[in-house]
Amino acid sequence: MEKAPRTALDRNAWIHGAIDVVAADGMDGLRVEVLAKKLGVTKGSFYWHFKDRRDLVDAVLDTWREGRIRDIRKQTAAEPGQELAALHHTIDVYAAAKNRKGIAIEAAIRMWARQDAATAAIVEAVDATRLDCTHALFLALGLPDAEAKARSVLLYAYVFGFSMMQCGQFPMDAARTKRWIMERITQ
Amino acid sequence: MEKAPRTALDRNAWIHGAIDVVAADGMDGLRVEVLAKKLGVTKGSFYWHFKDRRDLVDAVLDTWREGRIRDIRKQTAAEPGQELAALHHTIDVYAAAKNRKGIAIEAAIRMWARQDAATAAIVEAVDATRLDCTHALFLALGLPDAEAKARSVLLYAYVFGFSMMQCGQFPMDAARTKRWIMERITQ
DNA sequence: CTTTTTCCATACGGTAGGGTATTGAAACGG
DNA sequence: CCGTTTCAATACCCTACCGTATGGAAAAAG
Repeated sequence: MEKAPRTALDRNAWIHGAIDVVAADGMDGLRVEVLAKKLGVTKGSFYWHFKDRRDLVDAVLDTWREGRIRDIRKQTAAEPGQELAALHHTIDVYAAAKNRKGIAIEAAIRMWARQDAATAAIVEAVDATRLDCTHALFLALGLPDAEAKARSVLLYAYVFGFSMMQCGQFPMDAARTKRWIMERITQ
Repeated sequence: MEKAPRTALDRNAWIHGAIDVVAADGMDGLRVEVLAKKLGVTKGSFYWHFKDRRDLVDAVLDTWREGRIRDIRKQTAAEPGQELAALHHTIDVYAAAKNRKGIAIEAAIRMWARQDAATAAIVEAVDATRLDCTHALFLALGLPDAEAKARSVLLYAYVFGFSMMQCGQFPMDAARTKRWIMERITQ
């Protein structure tokens, strides 16, 4: 698909195409010949822009890390006095069933991180940043450090775990349950 | 490895070997020739016990489902009056960093479920059973149905999400934080 | 001791895909 | 107009696997 209008591809086009593939098929499903076909070219093009497959994988990971860190910073930005609202907003955004693709990428990369040390380091960096961001919000609400930390872990584990079990949406009174949980985490 | 003492393999030996591979390399890493070598035989043996690779995958999934359902039933079994202790025990066991292999398998299967409908159904069944089990415990503690449900979801999402971000153990006052979270979920 | 069944090895054909080498064609710079 | 640079197509080689076909050994059955 894509029917690229034969405008020269650049590294970025390949990376974004690759991210789509990773979201759909996991890191193991990322094949240069397949991706090339998806972009309407042959792998002759690929090996001009990238040294090898690993080069593309690394580029995908870097792009993901920067995007995720930028995103959590944006979502947790709060005017003074708006910290609680920011926390609610963050939970809403990250525990949402809407961002299917983002969740799929997250799962795929985390899976891949189990086999690849470099990727594990990247995931760890993203985790640390996310925990930092919510931790700061809880601190701003006046909580002691240990509790702010614990709530951050709970928040993060919850939204992440919740997003992971969204295969077939188990039956639940979504709105009410979610609200109850959110209160439980933030108050 | 394994240095099998040339006693005839059966279907089960293959399945358990396969589960080890899935834990280490994911479902995509499960290759019949590779697994055969690991078991000290050739694929000639494999195709006697299994129709094809998919047959093995299905067997792995069935084995996993039954094991997980049996396990959650066992962990959440409680004498009357011991329901709270059972909940604590369940959180302890499932949010433990010890069971690395079990967590890896869980992640791999959930990842695979994103691409395979039959697997998605199995994961869904396991999720439903797990939620049921903790839900029953919360009910036994006298909580209203909606809250028992919400707490189950929070508990499950937490332990699952927590286990997923155990790549590089982020720095946290583990014992205290875990205790705080556990109280938050169960009381 | 033979026959049959059970389990596995070997050999083979086929596909997918990684990576390289070479050619070719626009675009661009002079 | 010509050379150079940029990007992509083609043609190869090579490895990893899947699945099949067939043969062979050992054990069980008779």
